[in-house]
Amino acid sequence: MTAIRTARDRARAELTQEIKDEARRQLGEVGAHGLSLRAVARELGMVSSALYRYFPSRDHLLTALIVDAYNAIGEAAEAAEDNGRTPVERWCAIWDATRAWAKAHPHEYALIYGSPIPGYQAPQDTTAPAARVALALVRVIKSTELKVPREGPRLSAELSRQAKALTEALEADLAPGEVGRLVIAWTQLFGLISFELFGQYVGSFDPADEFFAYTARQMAQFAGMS
Amino acid sequence: MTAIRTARDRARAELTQEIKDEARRQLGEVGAHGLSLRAVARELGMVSSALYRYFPSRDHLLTALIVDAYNAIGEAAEAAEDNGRTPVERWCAIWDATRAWAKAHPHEYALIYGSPIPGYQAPQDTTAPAARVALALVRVIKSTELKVPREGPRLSAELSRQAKALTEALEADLAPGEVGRLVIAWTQLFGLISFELFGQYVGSFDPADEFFAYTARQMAQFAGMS
DNA sequence: TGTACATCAGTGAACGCGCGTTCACTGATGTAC
DNA sequence: TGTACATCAGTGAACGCGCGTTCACTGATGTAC
Repeated sequence: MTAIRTARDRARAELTQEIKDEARRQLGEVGAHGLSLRAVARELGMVSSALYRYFPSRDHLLTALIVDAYNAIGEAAEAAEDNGRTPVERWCAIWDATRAWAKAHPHEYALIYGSPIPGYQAPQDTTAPAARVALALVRVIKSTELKVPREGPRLSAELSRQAKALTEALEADLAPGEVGRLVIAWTQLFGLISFELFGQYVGSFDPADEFFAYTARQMAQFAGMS
Repeated sequence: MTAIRTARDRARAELTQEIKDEARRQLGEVGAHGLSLRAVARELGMVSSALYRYFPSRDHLLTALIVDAYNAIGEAAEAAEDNGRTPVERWCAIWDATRAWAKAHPHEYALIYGSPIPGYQAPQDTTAPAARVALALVRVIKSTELKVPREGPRLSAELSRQAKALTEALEADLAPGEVGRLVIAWTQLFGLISFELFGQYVGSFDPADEFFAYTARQMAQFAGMS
């Protein structure tokens, strides 16, 4: 964040925000592929070429929206990670908050966890914000003593290597098996949200509120908590 | 399937297939939203209006592709369900076959398991083909005695009700908890494939081959097998 | 088997629309002296 | 503090493109008698 000094800077920051807000709004109606610079400009009462003072191309605007979305869902998860007395409660609070954000912003969710946009290549800036929900789960895991499962598949040498590298990257100090189960739980969280939002539970666990709460607890146990 | 009798019928069936094949091919380049009737027609050497003899609109063509994709991934899973001596082996064979199909047809996979296409409403015809992979998993589950987990979250009354309804719909004769864990495993399968195809494992378990095999076994155990 | 008629496939032009991006420009805001 | 110059925001026209869908039509294929 650079300091905002002049009126011009202030106006620029404000309009940049307004462009993103309007683009986000339209995302909900037409999806990522249908997002149009001209429509955004039109809605803001500008001429479409003016947007190029703020974003050098449509893809840059999309990238900004993606980074914002990762940060927003990450912040939602982080805001919940102290809600609860026990680790399992905090774990479930993160799950709930993540799902609540996704349900409140389904198109932004689809932008980051849905199918990739053809022809669009996400730049590196997205990887750090993308890890925030996972890191919140890691912090809860670290705050408790994990149970060793009685049985379970062995990790191959290569998988152990990947797990150790990931532990170091997360600064988590977890055993390979613990990392493996954590990534399964993390995958489950978003797999479940995606299935719910994208309509795969129609005809089975729909509405999915109770199934979600049940799964959050199952996965807490699976990850070694409680 | 209606019997094909005349040369006209035959030509019609063939061209319908060619249109779908070409549309599928283009799907891989431009994604579902970018799929264009004009481009398909152009590639087939026809005039775009001629396609309307075969599909009354772009959405109808998309629906045909969606149904085909569900059936194709379902067939892949079904073809694998006898591969293996033990139930766990057969379970893992289904997982592998499902993932293999997805990796071989990433854009068709995204069409059915990715973000919904804005403005497109899937008709009911898709629900039966969409259940085929799940049903293959159910058949393996039914072929074995399931272990009762030592502990685990209780199912609420509403969740039990949903689970019982689902058991009946699947003609599966499973206890509510068994259904709950099965749906978690089913969600995990597609959550994992989506994460892998959509690039969420970049920086962690990428490549995901070994992690996938590990997860398949973990989920077999989680579902009550072995 | 032959003919008259109905069905269907495919054409080509048109309607009405939207898109991303570039470019030369005007006029306002900021900065250095 | 005042002025000259540089920077920047926003305009409006244009380029070159693509899209889904409709419609009146020609000519080939199929069917009923």
